[in-house]
Amino acid sequence: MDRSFVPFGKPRAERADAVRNREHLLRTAREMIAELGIERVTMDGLAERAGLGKGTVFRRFGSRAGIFRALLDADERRFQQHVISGPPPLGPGAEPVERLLAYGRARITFLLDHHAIARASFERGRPVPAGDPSVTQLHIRMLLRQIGPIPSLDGIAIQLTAALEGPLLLYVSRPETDVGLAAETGAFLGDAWQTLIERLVR
Amino acid sequence: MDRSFVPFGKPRAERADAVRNREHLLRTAREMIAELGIERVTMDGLAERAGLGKGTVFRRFGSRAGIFRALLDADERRFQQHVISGPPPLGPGAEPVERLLAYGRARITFLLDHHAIARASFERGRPVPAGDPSVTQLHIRMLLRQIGPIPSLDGIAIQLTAALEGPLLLYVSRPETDVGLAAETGAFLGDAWQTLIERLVR
DNA sequence: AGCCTAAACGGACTTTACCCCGTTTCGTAT
DNA sequence: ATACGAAACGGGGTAAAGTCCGTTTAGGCT
Repeated sequence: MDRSFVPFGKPRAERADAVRNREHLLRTAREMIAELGIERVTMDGLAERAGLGKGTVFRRFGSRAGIFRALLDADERRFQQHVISGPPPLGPGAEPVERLLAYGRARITFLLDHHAIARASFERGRPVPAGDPSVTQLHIRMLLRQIGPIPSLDGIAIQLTAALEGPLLLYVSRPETDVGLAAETGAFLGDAWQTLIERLVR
Repeated sequence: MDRSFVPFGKPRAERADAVRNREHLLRTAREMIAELGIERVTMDGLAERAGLGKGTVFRRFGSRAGIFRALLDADERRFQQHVISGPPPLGPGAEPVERLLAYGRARITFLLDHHAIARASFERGRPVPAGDPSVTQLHIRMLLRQIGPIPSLDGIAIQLTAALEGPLLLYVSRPETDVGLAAETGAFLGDAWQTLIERLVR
């Protein structure tokens, strides 16, 4: 197999031991979060429990936040699958407004379910988890545009992203894993989102 | 003077040396920020340069973020004065919608001017700078209510707060102090805010 | 003036994220 | 199979936040 067929193929595939260790570390991290709570997951502790060196942990994930980002990533990808190719109204097929409403509620639920880990994936200095234009921002932007012309589309998309994700990432503190409270908060913010969007597009 | 006249007077006034040290530390912190950039202001460095013990620094401010919060506080108070008793449309006297628009633009400008320090006043674990319901949130809530009845008032207030402050606190990364770029970003987000509010209340 | 106590102080200590670099291993080309 | 270079590994080292507790001091009381 000639590698040169791949136009800009990554310089090299990831080594087998690297893959194995990454997965082992993620599995171990999940265990530790479940047992100790996210605050008490330390890099040393993780390395020791995984039977690996500290250097390896950092090489794999770059930073503490990097681990939680990686952990979120799997669920995040699944979430996006529902948005991209799941059933309406979250997936394609419904009216854009309906999709926007559904997206908001689904996203709020997602963030509530991943509250601790999403917050832990913050990184001092970086804008916020992933890259600049988050998937949420892009999706909101696309739906807004489908709904109709609007001034300041890009700015609005940024602000709606913040309106949707910001509360759970920074304003609403939810120390405990209280299922009832979570449902309540989700409904509370979901209703507000619906009002916001309905008024925005009417 | 009998202290018992004061109903719930604080148990005791702050000691003179404490006041002196607090102010000295804030002054020193400002110098260090100007000289080194906020990232390179460390607690050890600050204590040493101020000629005080590290314990004193922590006693005064609680945490690294606490220093930046204290630093912001002075400017924040001045900002609030303009909102509470300054000339319209930011201050009272204008229509609520006008005030909301003016508040957004003013707040964006304020946050751009204090971008680095506002971000540094984050604290892992705490909701966000000050207490739970920020002044911004309360003000937005009040104006919305004056504009007219709206469902999910409290939730909307939270989300609009995030829409306003979130981008500058976490989504928009602005590494450099480029005046031109700042003005541009401010206008960009200000216009979006205006669109958002106008559509929300029409 | 002298006493007394709460508050403030200082700096050594602990914890934790993150860096560095010599050593080991993987995977490929011969 | 062997050799070799790149990648991965390990764990000691560093820096910085935050804690602890013995010592000092401000300032009210007698």
